[in-house]
Amino acid sequence: MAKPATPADVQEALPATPDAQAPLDTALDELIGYAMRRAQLKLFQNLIGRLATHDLRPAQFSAMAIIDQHPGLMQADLARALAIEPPQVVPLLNKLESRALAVRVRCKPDKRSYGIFLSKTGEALLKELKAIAAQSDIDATSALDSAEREELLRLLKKVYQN
Amino acid sequence: MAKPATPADVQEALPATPDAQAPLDTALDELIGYAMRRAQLKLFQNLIGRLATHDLRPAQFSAMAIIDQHPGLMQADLARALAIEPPQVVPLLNKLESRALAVRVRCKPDKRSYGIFLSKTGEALLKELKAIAAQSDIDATSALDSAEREELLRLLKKVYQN
DNA sequence: AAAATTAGTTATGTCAATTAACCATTAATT
DNA sequence: AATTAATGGTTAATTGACATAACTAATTTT
Repeated sequence: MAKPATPADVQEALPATPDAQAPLDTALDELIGYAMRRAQLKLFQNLIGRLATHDLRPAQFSAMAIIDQHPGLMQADLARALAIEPPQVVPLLNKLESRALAVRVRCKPDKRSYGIFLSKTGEALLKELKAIAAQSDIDATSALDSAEREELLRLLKKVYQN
Repeated sequence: MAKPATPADVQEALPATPDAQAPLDTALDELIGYAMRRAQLKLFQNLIGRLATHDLRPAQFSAMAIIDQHPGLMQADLARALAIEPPQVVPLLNKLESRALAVRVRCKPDKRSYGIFLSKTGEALLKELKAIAAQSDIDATSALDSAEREELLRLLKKVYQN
Protein backbone atom coordinates (compact mmCIF):
# COMPACT_ATOMS: atom_id res chain seq x y z
CA MET A 1 0.00 0.00 0.00
CA ALA A 2 1.71 3.14 -1.22
CA LYS A 3 1.88 6.53 0.39
CA PRO A 4 -1.27 8.60 0.25
CA ALA A 5 -1.39 11.11 -2.55
CA THR A 6 -2.12 14.64 -1.48
CA PRO A 7 -5.37 16.11 -2.74
CA ALA A 8 -3.30 18.34 -5.00
CA ASP A 9 -1.49 15.39 -6.55
CA VAL A 10 -4.72 13.70 -7.38
CA GLN A 11 -6.51 16.79 -8.53
CA GLU A 12 -3.82 17.52 -11.02
CA ALA A 13 -4.21 14.10 -12.57
CA LEU A 14 -7.97 14.44 -12.91
CA PRO A 15 -10.02 16.05 -15.65
CA ALA A 16 -11.54 19.44 -15.11
CA THR A 17 -14.78 18.79 -16.93
CA PRO A 18 -17.15 16.71 -14.84
CA ASP A 19 -19.22 15.18 -17.62
CA ALA A 20 -16.30 14.21 -19.82
CA GLN A 21 -14.75 10.79 -19.40
CA ALA A 22 -11.58 10.86 -17.33
CA PRO A 23 -8.07 10.79 -18.82
CA LEU A 24 -6.16 9.55 -15.82
CA ASP A 25 -5.89 5.82 -16.24
CA THR A 26 -2.81 3.85 -16.82
CA ALA A 27 -3.00 0.12 -17.25
CA LEU A 28 -6.63 0.51 -18.16
CA ASP A 29 -5.49 2.54 -21.11
CA GLU A 30 -3.76 -0.40 -22.70
CA LEU A 31 -7.08 -2.20 -22.96
CA ILE A 32 -8.97 -2.02 -26.23
CA GLY A 33 -12.24 -2.45 -24.36
CA TYR A 34 -11.54 0.57 -22.23
CA ALA A 35 -10.50 2.77 -25.14
CA MET A 36 -13.44 1.55 -27.13
CA ARG A 37 -15.90 2.40 -24.41
CA ARG A 38 -14.60 5.92 -24.10
CA ALA A 39 -14.46 6.52 -27.83
CA GLN A 40 -17.93 5.05 -28.25
CA LEU A 41 -19.31 7.30 -25.55
CA LYS A 42 -17.89 10.31 -27.30
CA LEU A 43 -19.37 9.40 -30.67
CA PHE A 44 -22.71 8.51 -29.13
CA GLN A 45 -23.01 11.74 -27.18
CA ASN A 46 -22.19 13.69 -30.28
CA LEU A 47 -24.88 11.93 -32.29
CA ILE A 48 -27.45 12.28 -29.52
CA GLY A 49 -26.86 16.00 -29.50
CA ARG A 50 -27.26 16.33 -33.24
CA LEU A 51 -30.36 14.18 -33.50
CA ALA A 52 -31.96 16.11 -30.66
CA THR A 53 -32.52 18.89 -33.17
CA HIS A 54 -35.05 16.61 -34.81
CA ASP A 55 -36.34 15.26 -31.51
CA LEU A 56 -35.06 11.79 -32.30
CA ARG A 57 -32.87 9.29 -30.48
CA PRO A 58 -30.21 7.09 -32.08
CA ALA A 59 -32.41 4.00 -31.82
CA GLN A 60 -35.17 5.74 -33.75
CA PHE A 61 -32.74 6.74 -36.45
CA SER A 62 -31.44 3.17 -36.66
CA ALA A 63 -34.98 1.88 -36.81
CA MET A 64 -35.77 4.17 -39.72
CA ALA A 65 -32.67 3.04 -41.58
CA ILE A 66 -33.57 -0.59 -41.08
CA ILE A 67 -37.18 -0.11 -42.12
CA ASP A 68 -35.95 1.70 -45.22
CA GLN A 69 -33.88 -1.30 -46.19
CA HIS A 70 -36.48 -3.88 -45.29
CA PRO A 71 -39.78 -2.30 -46.17
CA GLY A 72 -42.70 -4.28 -44.83
CA LEU A 73 -40.78 -6.09 -42.13
CA MET A 74 -42.56 -7.13 -38.95
CA GLN A 75 -42.08 -5.67 -35.51
CA ALA A 76 -40.48 -8.80 -34.15
CA ASP A 77 -37.88 -8.60 -36.90
CA LEU A 78 -37.22 -4.97 -36.17
CA ALA A 79 -36.77 -5.81 -32.50
CA ARG A 80 -34.20 -8.44 -33.38
CA ALA A 81 -32.41 -6.08 -35.75
CA LEU A 82 -32.15 -3.44 -33.07
CA ALA A 83 -31.25 -6.02 -30.43
CA ILE A 84 -34.09 -4.84 -28.24
CA GLU A 85 -37.13 -6.62 -26.83
CA PRO A 86 -40.49 -6.51 -28.66
CA PRO A 87 -42.21 -4.37 -26.02
CA GLN A 88 -39.67 -1.64 -26.62
CA VAL A 89 -40.61 -1.50 -30.27
CA VAL A 90 -44.12 -0.34 -29.42
CA PRO A 91 -43.40 3.16 -28.09
CA LEU A 92 -40.63 3.57 -30.65
CA LEU A 93 -42.99 2.91 -33.54
CA ASN A 94 -45.77 4.87 -31.89
CA LYS A 95 -43.49 7.85 -31.88
CA LEU A 96 -42.51 7.43 -35.53
CA GLU A 97 -46.13 6.90 -36.51
CA SER A 98 -47.35 9.90 -34.52
CA ARG A 99 -44.91 12.01 -36.48
CA ALA A 100 -46.01 10.39 -39.71
CA LEU A 101 -42.53 9.09 -40.42
CA ALA A 102 -43.56 5.44 -40.54
CA VAL A 103 -46.75 3.40 -40.79
CA ARG A 104 -47.99 0.03 -39.59
CA VAL A 105 -49.99 -1.82 -42.22
CA ARG A 106 -52.02 -4.89 -41.30
CA CYS A 107 -50.75 -7.94 -43.14
CA LYS A 108 -53.13 -9.52 -45.66
CA PRO A 109 -52.28 -13.15 -44.93
CA ASP A 110 -51.64 -12.90 -41.18
CA LYS A 111 -53.93 -10.39 -39.55
CA ARG A 112 -51.98 -10.42 -36.31
CA SER A 113 -48.89 -8.82 -37.75
CA TYR A 114 -48.07 -5.50 -39.31
CA GLY A 115 -45.83 -4.62 -42.18
CA ILE A 116 -43.79 -1.55 -41.31
CA PHE A 117 -42.97 1.07 -43.91
CA LEU A 118 -41.50 4.53 -44.04
CA SER A 119 -43.75 7.30 -45.29
CA LYS A 120 -42.51 9.69 -47.95
CA THR A 121 -41.85 12.15 -45.17
CA GLY A 122 -39.91 9.49 -43.30
CA GLU A 123 -37.81 8.69 -46.33
CA ALA A 124 -37.02 12.32 -46.85
CA LEU A 125 -36.10 12.86 -43.21
CA LEU A 126 -33.99 9.72 -43.20
CA LYS A 127 -31.90 11.15 -45.99
CA GLU A 128 -31.22 14.22 -43.88
CA LEU A 129 -30.48 12.12 -40.82
CA LYS A 130 -27.94 10.06 -42.70
CA ALA A 131 -26.09 13.20 -43.61
CA ILE A 132 -26.23 14.36 -40.02
CA ALA A 133 -24.90 11.03 -38.78
CA ALA A 134 -22.08 11.06 -41.31
CA GLN A 135 -21.16 14.57 -40.22
CA SER A 136 -21.31 13.52 -36.57
CA ASP A 137 -18.91 10.69 -37.35
CA ILE A 138 -16.39 13.01 -38.92
CA ASP A 139 -16.77 15.60 -36.24
CA ALA A 140 -16.30 13.19 -33.36
CA THR A 141 -13.26 11.64 -35.04
CA SER A 142 -11.71 14.90 -36.16
CA ALA A 143 -8.37 13.77 -34.75
CA LEU A 144 -8.17 11.22 -37.54
CA ASP A 145 -7.44 11.77 -41.18
CA SER A 146 -9.50 10.18 -43.85
CA ALA A 147 -7.31 7.11 -44.25
CA GLU A 148 -7.30 6.48 -40.53
CA ARG A 149 -11.07 6.75 -40.45
CA GLU A 150 -11.32 4.13 -43.18
CA GLU A 151 -8.98 1.86 -41.32
CA LEU A 152 -10.84 2.31 -38.05
CA LEU A 153 -14.12 1.41 -39.71
CA ARG A 154 -12.56 -1.64 -41.29
CA LEU A 155 -11.15 -2.87 -37.99
CA LEU A 156 -14.38 -2.25 -36.11
CA LYS A 157 -16.38 -4.17 -38.67
CA LYS A 158 -13.93 -7.01 -38.46
CA VAL A 159 -14.43 -7.09 -34.71
CA TYR A 160 -18.20 -7.14 -34.61
CA GLN A 161 -18.79 -9.21 -37.74
CA ASN A 162 -17.58 -12.32 -36.01
CA MET B 1 -42.68 3.17 -50.48
CA ALA B 2 -41.24 -0.03 -51.93
CA LYS B 3 -42.93 -3.39 -52.33
CA PRO B 4 -43.46 -5.32 -49.11
CA ALA B 5 -40.86 -7.91 -48.34
CA THR B 6 -42.25 -11.34 -47.56
CA PRO B 7 -41.65 -12.62 -44.04
CA ALA B 8 -39.21 -15.11 -45.52
CA ASP B 9 -37.20 -12.37 -47.23
CA VAL B 10 -36.87 -10.48 -44.02
CA GLN B 11 -36.23 -13.48 -41.85
CA GLU B 12 -33.36 -14.51 -44.02
CA ALA B 13 -31.69 -11.16 -43.58
CA LEU B 14 -32.01 -11.20 -39.81
CA PRO B 15 -29.78 -12.76 -37.19
CA ALA B 16 -30.76 -16.01 -35.57
CA THR B 17 -29.52 -15.17 -32.09
CA PRO B 18 -31.88 -12.84 -30.25
CA ASP B 19 -29.42 -11.32 -27.80
CA ALA B 20 -26.62 -10.73 -30.28
CA GLN B 21 -26.49 -7.43 -32.13
CA ALA B 22 -27.97 -7.67 -35.60
CA PRO B 23 -25.89 -8.00 -38.78
CA LEU B 24 -28.39 -6.78 -41.30
CA ASP B 25 -27.74 -3.12 -41.84
CA THR B 26 -26.58 -1.37 -44.89
CA ALA B 27 -26.00 2.36 -44.91
CA LEU B 28 -25.73 2.28 -41.15
CA ASP B 29 -22.74 0.05 -41.62
CA GLU B 30 -20.71 2.78 -43.22
CA LEU B 31 -20.93 4.79 -40.01
CA ILE B 32 -18.05 4.59 -37.55
CA GLY B 33 -20.43 5.34 -34.71
CA TYR B 34 -22.59 2.39 -35.60
CA ALA B 35 -19.70 -0.03 -36.00
CA MET B 36 -18.18 1.30 -32.80
CA ARG B 37 -21.35 0.75 -30.84
CA ARG B 38 -21.66 -2.82 -31.96
CA ALA B 39 -18.00 -3.63 -31.41
CA GLN B 40 -18.10 -1.96 -28.01
CA LEU B 41 -21.16 -3.95 -27.00
CA LYS B 42 -19.40 -7.13 -27.93
CA LEU B 43 -16.28 -6.33 -25.93
CA PHE B 44 -18.33 -5.14 -22.97
CA GLN B 45 -20.53 -8.22 -22.86
CA ASN B 46 -17.48 -10.41 -23.03
CA LEU B 47 -15.88 -8.61 -20.12
CA ILE B 48 -19.07 -8.63 -18.07
CA GLY B 49 -19.26 -12.37 -18.48
CA ARG B 50 -15.69 -12.92 -17.39
CA LEU B 51 -15.85 -10.59 -14.41
CA ALA B 52 -19.07 -12.24 -13.27
CA THR B 53 -16.91 -15.15 -12.13
CA HIS B 54 -15.58 -12.82 -9.46
CA ASP B 55 -18.94 -11.19 -8.85
CA LEU B 56 -17.69 -7.85 -10.13
CA ARG B 57 -18.89 -5.37 -12.71
CA PRO B 58 -16.68 -3.43 -15.15
CA ALA B 59 -17.09 -0.20 -13.18
CA GLN B 60 -15.81 -1.90 -10.04
CA PHE B 61 -12.81 -3.22 -11.90
CA SER B 62 -12.10 0.23 -13.29
CA ALA B 63 -12.46 1.72 -9.83
CA MET B 64 -9.92 -0.73 -8.44
CA ALA B 65 -7.46 0.08 -11.21
CA ILE B 66 -7.83 3.79 -10.58
CA ILE B 67 -7.45 3.42 -6.83
CA ASP B 68 -4.37 1.33 -7.40
CA GLN B 69 -2.81 4.12 -9.42
CA HIS B 70 -3.90 6.90 -7.12
CA PRO B 71 -3.75 5.42 -3.66
CA GLY B 72 -5.38 7.64 -1.09
CA LEU B 73 -7.54 9.54 -3.52
CA MET B 74 -10.86 10.95 -2.36
CA GLN B 75 -14.29 9.76 -3.40
CA ALA B 76 -15.08 12.89 -5.33
CA ASP B 77 -11.94 12.32 -7.39
CA LEU B 78 -12.90 8.74 -8.02
CA ALA B 79 -16.33 9.86 -9.14
CA ARG B 80 -14.79 12.24 -11.62
CA ALA B 81 -12.37 9.62 -12.87
CA LEU B 82 -15.20 7.17 -13.48
CA ALA B 83 -17.38 9.91 -14.95
CA ILE B 84 -20.14 9.10 -12.49
CA GLU B 85 -21.86 11.18 -9.82
CA PRO B 86 -20.64 11.10 -6.21
CA PRO B 87 -23.72 9.29 -4.89
CA GLN B 88 -22.99 6.37 -7.18
CA VAL B 89 -19.58 5.95 -5.61
CA VAL B 90 -21.11 5.03 -2.28
CA PRO B 91 -22.60 1.62 -3.08
CA LEU B 92 -19.65 0.84 -5.32
CA LEU B 93 -17.16 1.41 -2.51
CA ASN B 94 -19.44 -0.27 0.02
CA LYS B 95 -19.31 -3.38 -2.12
CA LEU B 96 -15.52 -3.29 -2.44
CA GLU B 97 -15.15 -2.64 1.27
CA SER B 98 -17.56 -5.40 2.25
CA ARG B 99 -15.39 -7.81 0.30
CA ALA B 100 -12.27 -6.38 1.89
CA LEU B 101 -10.85 -5.33 -1.48
CA ALA B 102 -10.60 -1.65 -0.60
CA VAL B 103 -10.73 0.52 2.48
CA ARG B 104 -11.81 4.03 3.36
CA VAL B 105 -9.41 5.72 5.72
CA ARG B 106 -10.38 8.94 7.46
CA CYS B 107 -8.06 11.72 6.43
CA LYS B 108 -5.80 13.13 9.15
CA PRO B 109 -6.06 16.79 8.19
CA ASP B 110 -9.62 16.83 6.89
CA LYS B 111 -11.87 14.55 8.88
CA ARG B 112 -14.71 14.87 6.39
CA SER B 113 -12.92 13.03 3.63
CA TYR B 114 -11.60 9.54 3.21
CA GLY B 115 -8.47 8.32 1.51
CA ILE B 116 -9.27 5.25 -0.53
CA PHE B 117 -6.81 2.39 -0.76
CA LEU B 118 -6.71 -1.14 -2.05
CA SER B 119 -6.13 -3.84 0.52
CA LYS B 120 -3.47 -6.48 -0.10
CA THR B 121 -6.32 -8.77 -1.16
CA GLY B 122 -7.56 -6.10 -3.50
CA GLU B 123 -4.15 -5.63 -5.04
CA ALA B 124 -3.80 -9.34 -5.59
CA LEU B 125 -7.24 -9.64 -7.12
CA LEU B 126 -6.63 -6.62 -9.33
CA LYS B 127 -3.63 -8.36 -10.80
CA GLU B 128 -5.82 -11.29 -11.72
CA LEU B 129 -8.52 -9.03 -13.09
CA LYS B 130 -6.07 -7.24 -15.33
CA ALA B 131 -5.06 -10.55 -16.84
CA ILE B 132 -8.71 -11.44 -17.29
CA ALA B 133 -9.44 -8.12 -18.97
CA ALA B 134 -6.45 -8.48 -21.28
CA GLN B 135 -7.61 -11.95 -22.21
CA SER B 136 -11.14 -10.68 -22.78
CA ASP B 137 -9.75 -8.04 -25.12
CA ILE B 138 -7.91 -10.60 -27.20
CA ASP B 139 -10.79 -13.01 -27.19
CA ALA B 140 -13.38 -10.46 -28.29
CA THR B 141 -11.07 -9.19 -31.04
CA SER B 142 -9.91 -12.61 -32.19
CA ALA B 143 -10.62 -11.62 -35.78
CA LEU B 144 -7.67 -9.23 -35.60
CA ASP B 145 -4.01 -10.03 -35.64
CA SER B 146 -1.68 -8.46 -33.19
CA ALA B 147 -0.65 -5.58 -35.44
CA GLU B 148 -4.27 -4.73 -36.15
CA ARG B 149 -5.02 -4.76 -32.45
CA GLU B 150 -2.21 -2.28 -31.85
CA GLU B 151 -3.49 -0.07 -34.60
CA LEU B 152 -7.05 -0.21 -33.34
CA LEU B 153 -5.94 0.81 -29.87
CA ARG B 154 -3.92 3.65 -31.28
CA LEU B 155 -6.83 4.96 -33.33
CA LEU B 156 -9.29 4.66 -30.46
CA LYS B 157 -7.00 6.58 -28.14
CA LYS B 158 -6.60 9.26 -30.75
CA VAL B 159 -10.37 9.57 -30.94
CA TYR B 160 -11.10 9.88 -27.25
CA GLN B 161 -8.00 11.82 -26.24
CA ASN B 162 -9.27 14.92 -27.91
C1' DA C 1 -18.42 32.84 16.49
C1' DA C 2 -21.53 33.07 12.54
C1' DA C 3 -21.89 32.23 7.84
C1' DA C 4 -20.60 29.98 3.93
C1' DT C 5 -18.18 25.75 1.70
C1' DT C 6 -17.01 21.17 1.16
C1' DA C 7 -16.93 15.66 1.56
C1' DG C 8 -19.76 12.21 1.95
C1' DT C 9 -24.26 10.25 2.43
C1' DT C 10 -29.27 9.49 2.14
C1' DA C 11 -33.56 10.09 -0.11
C1' DT C 12 -36.29 10.94 -4.04
C1' DG C 13 -37.64 10.93 -8.72
C1' DT C 14 -37.07 9.75 -13.52
C1' DC C 15 -36.25 6.90 -17.23
C1' DA C 16 -34.85 2.80 -19.83
C1' DA C 17 -35.29 -1.96 -20.20
C1' DT C 18 -36.59 -6.67 -18.94
C1' DT C 19 -40.31 -9.90 -17.61
C1' DA C 20 -44.90 -11.63 -17.16
C1' DA C 21 -49.37 -11.67 -18.33
C1' DC C 22 -52.89 -10.71 -21.98
C1' DC C 23 -55.74 -10.54 -26.48
C1' DA C 24 -56.34 -11.72 -31.18
C1' DT C 25 -55.27 -14.66 -34.73
C1' DT C 26 -53.24 -18.63 -36.92
C1' DA C 27 -51.40 -23.42 -37.00
C1' DA C 28 -51.36 -28.10 -35.27
C1' DT C 29 -53.48 -32.19 -33.28
C1' DT C 30 -56.80 -35.26 -32.66
C1' DA D 1 -64.16 -29.47 -37.02
C1' DA D 2 -63.00 -28.66 -32.40
C1' DT D 3 -59.81 -28.32 -29.14
C1' DT D 4 -55.08 -27.21 -28.20
C1' DA D 5 -50.87 -25.03 -28.96
C1' DA D 6 -48.20 -21.38 -30.75
C1' DT D 7 -47.37 -16.62 -32.53
C1' DG D 8 -47.57 -11.22 -33.20
C1' DG D 9 -48.37 -7.48 -30.78
C1' DT D 10 -49.60 -5.00 -26.63
C1' DT D 11 -50.03 -3.75 -21.71
C1' DA D 12 -48.61 -3.89 -16.98
C1' DA D 13 -45.49 -4.47 -13.35
C1' DT D 14 -40.48 -4.88 -11.79
C1' DT D 15 -36.15 -3.89 -11.78
C1' DG D 16 -32.11 -1.20 -12.17
C1' DA D 17 -29.23 2.78 -13.61
C1' DC D 18 -28.74 7.39 -12.89
C1' DA D 19 -29.25 12.21 -11.71
C1' DT D 20 -30.93 15.78 -8.37
C1' DA D 21 -31.90 17.59 -4.02
C1' DA D 22 -31.66 17.64 0.64
C1' DC D 23 -29.02 16.49 4.94
C1' DT D 24 -24.91 15.75 8.33
C1' DA D 25 -20.45 16.63 9.77
C1' DA D 26 -16.40 19.09 9.37
C1' DT D 27 -13.75 22.92 7.70
C1' DT D 28 -12.88 27.58 6.13
C1' DT D 29 -13.97 32.47 5.85
C1' DT D 30 -15.17 36.77 7.64
